[in-house]
Amino acid sequence: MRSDDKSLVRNLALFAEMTDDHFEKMLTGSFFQRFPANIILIEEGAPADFLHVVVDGGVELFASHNGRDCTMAVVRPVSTFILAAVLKDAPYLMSARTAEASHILMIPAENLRTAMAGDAALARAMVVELAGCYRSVVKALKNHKLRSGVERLANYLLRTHQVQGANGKITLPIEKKMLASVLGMTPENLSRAFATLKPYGVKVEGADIHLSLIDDLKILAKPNSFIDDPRA
Amino acid sequence: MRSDDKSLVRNLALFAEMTDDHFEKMLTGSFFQRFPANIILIEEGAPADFLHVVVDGGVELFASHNGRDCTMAVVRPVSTFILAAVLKDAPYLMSARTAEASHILMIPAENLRTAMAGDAALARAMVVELAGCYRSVVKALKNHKLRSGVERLANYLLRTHQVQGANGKITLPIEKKMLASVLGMTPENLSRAFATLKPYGVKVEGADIHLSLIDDLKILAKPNSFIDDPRA
DNA sequence: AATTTCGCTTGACATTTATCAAGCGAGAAG
DNA sequence: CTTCTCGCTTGATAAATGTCAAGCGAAATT
Repeated sequence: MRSDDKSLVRNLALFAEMTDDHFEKMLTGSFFQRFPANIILIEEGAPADFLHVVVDGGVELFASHNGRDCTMAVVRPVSTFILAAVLKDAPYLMSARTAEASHILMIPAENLRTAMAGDAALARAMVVELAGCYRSVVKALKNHKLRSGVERLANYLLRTHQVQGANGKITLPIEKKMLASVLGMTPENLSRAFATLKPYGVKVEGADIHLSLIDDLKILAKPNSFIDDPRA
Repeated sequence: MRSDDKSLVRNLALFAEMTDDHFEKMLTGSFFQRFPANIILIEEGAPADFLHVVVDGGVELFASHNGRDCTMAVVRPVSTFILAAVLKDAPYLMSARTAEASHILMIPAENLRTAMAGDAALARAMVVELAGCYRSVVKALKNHKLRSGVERLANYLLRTHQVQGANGKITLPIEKKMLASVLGMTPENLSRAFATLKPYGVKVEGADIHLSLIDDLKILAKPNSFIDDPRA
């Protein structure tokens, strides 16, 4: 693991305040590995052996049941995933696969639990991290229970627009197929949802999307900071 | 606050391992109060001032947006709610109202944060508690994204059947109106979903429900421990 | 006791979403 | 270069879900 990769991890809010000693011990027995796209990293139901950290690339968390499956979240660098399963020593509730070629750091679950027991700053950081994870899933659940598919798409576009500089155009960071799954609809319906948004200034050209009537789109989308703002 | 009520709270996994001293200090400035049914305890978006503990009764957590609202969870004694907002010192993401007459303990957020900073056992217990909260919301989200309304009802009935002794009959612990909201459907659709389950041995008599063909119901419901088992 | 309220149910209808089938076109593989 | 695969789109149709309206009956109110 290169030292600048290591410092990326070290600077995560989760690990920033722990002692160097605990940090180094925690990394003992960890793996830092490169995976190609579409590799299954974690299978739902398996025991939680490692905390994973996406250092580079992107990872899709998804869940399957009865022949269906759906994307639960897309994890971008630099952040951890499946922390809760590791801490409870419980089976993973979601599967994970690389959405693109990715660098993943895998920290043995036991190391993390040991570090937490000995390092109070780490324990406090975990509380904050988990509280944040909890709140983001609550927002996702609200998004689903309180909005239609078209509304979810409209808000996704507005959020992405903010992230990408709010200059009237965005580039979808994931394939439309996966976006459909994130938004909880079929790819066919996503196409139709884009068509529905045409009168609101949404012009689709492959992965590039132009938003010419932001105000109109907002009237339809009704963005709500307690659903859409990741910091709230 | 009566001493047996206090010991109920003291024995919560969240507080069981902290020192008596920290526990007592944390309770200073707390309120223990009885509320009638249908009282709003918390409004979505308000700053998180208190950690709430349901000692007796029942509390509905719900979210509202654009004229709709939906039940996010029903909290039963003895447990806490909105821990994450308190710890992050962030606005509540959900509102809360008493579903019935309830005894609620309210602990000032600041007290909790102070206690956590000074008591490592409490911090560790919080990590576990929050991880559990996170996992239960993930399960709820999977339930919604991967199942139809009828399937959600069937699994709710099976889960409740287990909880209530698995003897072929159950009594709904909440009104059908609220159950519909929990399951993410309208009351009209809940009625129809019950009708759909008739051939699977589901007989409705007010709040009393008889389940005569559990195996058939399971074939339809396809229960999955990573969605339905609260301990998994 | 009479009245009102409200939860619940049912029917008719509209809307949303999924499914099946077909076809286009860019990029990968041979 | 050709073929194939696969993501994406569109149309037709079916299924699921929501909305509106009406009515029943139990519980609460007067």
